[in-house]
Amino acid sequence: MARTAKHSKQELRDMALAAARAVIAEEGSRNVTVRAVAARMGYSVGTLYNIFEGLEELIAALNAETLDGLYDALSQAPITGKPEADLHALLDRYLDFVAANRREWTMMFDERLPEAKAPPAWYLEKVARVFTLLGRMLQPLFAPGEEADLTSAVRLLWIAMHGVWTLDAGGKLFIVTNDPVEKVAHDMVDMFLAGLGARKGD
Amino acid sequence: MARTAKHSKQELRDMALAAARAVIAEEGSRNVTVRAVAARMGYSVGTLYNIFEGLEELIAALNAETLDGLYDALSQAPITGKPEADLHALLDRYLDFVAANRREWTMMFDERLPEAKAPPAWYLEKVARVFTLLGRMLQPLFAPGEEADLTSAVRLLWIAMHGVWTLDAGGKLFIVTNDPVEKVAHDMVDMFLAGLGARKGD
DNA sequence: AAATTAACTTGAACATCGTTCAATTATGCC
DNA sequence: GGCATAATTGAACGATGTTCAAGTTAATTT
Repeated sequence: MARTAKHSKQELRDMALAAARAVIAEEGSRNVTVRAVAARMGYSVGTLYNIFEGLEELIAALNAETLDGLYDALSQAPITGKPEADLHALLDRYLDFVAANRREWTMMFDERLPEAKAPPAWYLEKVARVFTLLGRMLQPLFAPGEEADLTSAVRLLWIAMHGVWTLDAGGKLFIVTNDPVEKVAHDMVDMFLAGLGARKGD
Repeated sequence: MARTAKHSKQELRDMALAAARAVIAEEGSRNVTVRAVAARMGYSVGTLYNIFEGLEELIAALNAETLDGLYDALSQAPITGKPEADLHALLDRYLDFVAANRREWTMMFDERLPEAKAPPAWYLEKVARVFTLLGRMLQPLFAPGEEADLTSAVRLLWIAMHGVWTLDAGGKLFIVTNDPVEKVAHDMVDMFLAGLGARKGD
């Protein structure tokens, strides 16, 4: 009952996101414009608006893909049961990912959502997945029945690491310290583990 | 030998920044445009370019003022010599300032400096001032000769708090936790102090 | 096979943005 | 009064996100 498109909607979506990533790689994230993406995928601007509500949604879809990639990278980290070693291994994968996808990663955090607009449920779920990974690593430090303390610790650690990541990705870590981001991240984890150990001793 | 301006360059600068703040308050930071600021200060766009190199420099000047305001707020925190109480008091002032200047504060961290361009020296100095405040509060926890550990601890704590602040200001803290930002910040400090205590016990 | 229908695609047009700069205005000086 | 000079203007330019009437193409219907 209709014309068969040269590409399905899913194909167009993938082409658009791939085109956007190409623009990011070759021209920087500032040049991710509707026209640039459209031109690179061989379509017109109008077609992009047929797939996405607008540029913001395209970038949101890009960020979702990036978040998935992060999770995939993290989920390959081994869990030996030794929190310190496991966390350090996880961190290294995180930092490798950020280093390899710096511009994409930075974009994830400057999506300026229209002031007090809740992110969609699927986004929260993607974030929760990452928390679950952290939780599994910290598990050995907590006795059964201390689940509340565990989740609280996971959140605090994640927030602290968020400080490291945002400063690094924004190119502003060197304002604070001259240490490489790997050392800062490891120091942060160590400080945290020391704090956790001290609290359990109370 | 020249025309006397209706307003001195310094006055124009102040008027522009005040106009920008008015725009932020009434129309949001997205609407801080050259035309909006110029109209609000009763001048044309050309005049703005006579004062600032461009919009980016205007926003940078705005951010500098915000950073000064932050320092002023923080420097009023009392130093009693008890790190825990002092840090909590400092945090409360920090959080009050961020709450009262949410949009301005957020703007400080999304100035997308053209990829690996160093900020000016005066900016680094303003940041260093804040570190000095933190350092004075943590001082009692360190023996003479441990200055390196002190500055390292200050940096780590500041980075961790940066995670709290950015998530909160970006309206994304609730993705991580339902706790109010004050509780998160205090928990973070407590975790840090516990970690410091444990390390000194080594 | 022709006509119809509907999805797909286009790109000109619009409002707005940052930025530039020739022209205008208004003052101090001789 | 006339001149030089600084301050100020606002039209103009290129680029942006977005809209939408018009055109195109294939499946369906007659």
